[in-house]
Amino acid sequence: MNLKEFAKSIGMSQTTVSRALSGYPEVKLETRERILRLAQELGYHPNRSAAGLATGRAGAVGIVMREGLGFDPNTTEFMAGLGSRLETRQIDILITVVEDRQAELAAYRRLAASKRVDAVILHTPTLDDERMQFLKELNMPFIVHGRGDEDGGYPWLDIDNLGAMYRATGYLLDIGHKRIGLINGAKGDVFAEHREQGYRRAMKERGLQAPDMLVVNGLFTDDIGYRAMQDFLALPEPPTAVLAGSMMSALGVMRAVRSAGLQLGRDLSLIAHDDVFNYINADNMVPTVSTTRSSMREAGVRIGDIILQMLAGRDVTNHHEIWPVELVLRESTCPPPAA
Amino acid sequence: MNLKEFAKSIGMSQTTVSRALSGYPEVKLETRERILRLAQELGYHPNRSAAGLATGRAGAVGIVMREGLGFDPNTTEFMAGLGSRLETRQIDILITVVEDRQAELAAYRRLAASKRVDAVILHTPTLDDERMQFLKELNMPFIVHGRGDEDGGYPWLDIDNLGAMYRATGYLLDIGHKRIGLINGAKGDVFAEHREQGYRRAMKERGLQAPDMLVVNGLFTDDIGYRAMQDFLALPEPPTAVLAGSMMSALGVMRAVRSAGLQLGRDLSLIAHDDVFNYINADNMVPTVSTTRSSMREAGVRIGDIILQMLAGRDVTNHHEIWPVELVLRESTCPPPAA
DNA sequence: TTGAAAGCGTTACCAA
DNA sequence: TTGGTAACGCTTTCAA
Repeated sequence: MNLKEFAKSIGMSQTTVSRALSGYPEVKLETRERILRLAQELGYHPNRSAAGLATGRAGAVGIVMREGLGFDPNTTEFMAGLGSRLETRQIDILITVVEDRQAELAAYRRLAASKRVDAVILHTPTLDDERMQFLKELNMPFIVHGRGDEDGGYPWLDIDNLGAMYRATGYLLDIGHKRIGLINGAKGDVFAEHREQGYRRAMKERGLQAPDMLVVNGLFTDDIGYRAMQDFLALPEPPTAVLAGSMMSALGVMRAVRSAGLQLGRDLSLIAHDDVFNYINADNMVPTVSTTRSSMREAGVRIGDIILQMLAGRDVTNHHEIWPVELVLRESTCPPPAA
Repeated sequence: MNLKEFAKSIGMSQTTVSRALSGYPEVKLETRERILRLAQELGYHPNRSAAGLATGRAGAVGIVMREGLGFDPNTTEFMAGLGSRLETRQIDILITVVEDRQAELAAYRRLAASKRVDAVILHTPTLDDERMQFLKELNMPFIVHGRGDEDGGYPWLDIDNLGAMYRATGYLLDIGHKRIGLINGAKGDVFAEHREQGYRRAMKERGLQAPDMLVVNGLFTDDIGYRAMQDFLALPEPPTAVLAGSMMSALGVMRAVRSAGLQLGRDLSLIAHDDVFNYINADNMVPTVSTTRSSMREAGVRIGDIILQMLAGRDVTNHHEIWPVELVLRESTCPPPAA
């Protein structure tokens, strides 16, 4: 059933029906309600391609994912939040999977030229990230999940990674630690750089060294967490506390600590970053794990909000949001054992 | 730039350009190559809404996710596989997030009526799942990831859950276990029912009981794995071996075992189902964990294949595929301790 | 092998 | 407040 048929069957003009369904104000309330009800009953939904062609809008936002990296459980959580918000306006999420960074740019070009999405969401910006400039040249509206430039002329939302690590590190220093290991994200990812800065700043303020061997960069996997911790423990002077970038890394750390016959929260301290999932929970570990915590899902919801504003024509180019990160202390942190 | 402008700028008719870009055979090879090259150079991509309107095809496949449940890390892995396959034909994945089962059906209705996607993928079918019938009535092509009816008149792809649990249970029985716990998915999910059947069949064939208290249903979270295992250990006659439905549940199990001062692979055996992620690895646990293994990502790739065939007009209504599941023995399994 | 032109189903402008 | 109708940009039929 198309608009013509539907309009005819209820004895209205196409114009009025279209306006009523799109919520235009000039339709009499009574008329609108009647049309809405009948559309519901008869199951009429406008053809999205036709609407897209007429309006130039696609009714979808795009996310381009690279196959290997960047396609982790966080993504799912983020999308759950984002989607739940966008669903209220029947905006869908369009996922394109690509192999590498170059294919990612090609995908943006296709999405833009074919008018397949109204905006895209960028994840995990890197130092000298070329994507923002690229999207600007394409005239494709976008928002960055992660830190963007202050004067970049595009919106972004990030958590306070620097502050989080600064506080976590500061706390560990306050209770007496001097050698603190950092298991961080990939070198060049802005969030990881910020975390390292927060860590180094706190160390520096106490006049302490942060030797490079105490900083590890890599994926947030159990495996890498394990190996990093093993390497730490093999040092002549191992760290007495460790900051892990995710709950997955933390699992590896805990395993290495156990294998070494040590006990977390007694021989060694751990603070992990927690993106909040239902399937793994810092409160359920033994010992319970102190965390810097920020919900990925909530970030998705909020970015959905901002996108809806963008699509409504509101100027959000200078909308920057930095979310504070909670420091939740649990059993995995304690003063360093007496030397 | 639209087709008209592009065609004009290279001195061709719209018709020929359109045909060349869509790969129609009647265009002279030389002409096609020239057009393809120029489109690339000038960055021309057909407007997807216009193409959709003209052809009736959307160039996307839909996945509807319910917010809470069913939006787990597996989804990401599956989508990575699916998307990498669909990308070769520039088919995108359209995600719609809904609150509950009723909203899910409404979403299918909208997607169908608005011709927003060419097919949808159904996940985690349940007993008496109403969605297949619903989609048939909507005339929406679909494929089920999970077990469907043999004579349902729609394609599906599943792993051999029954066989996997039958073999895993059989192996444990072979090495002397008699009481085996099962930490399974939600009651009513077909995959979980199949796993329970495989488990019960193996038990029954040896004339053994599988008391209800040894079977737990729930989400695949660390938390539930932990609690289930604790409950098992509190029984007058605890199981000597446990089957966990996912690596997440397995983490909880391992934690409970450690808390009880027991050792896996000595006092107790564990086999977990592994969907294969890069961030958590059965080979890296202590002890290494025996698994029934099947890659979620590969399933995504294969479903992408089948969908491309569907979209190409091939009749796949009776295409059913059941993948064998590997049983990988590692250190977490051993004969039961002498009583 | 190429081209002209008729749809595809909306939206939005203009008129009433 | 409602209605007629010209785009929107592509695909595909028919003709050459």
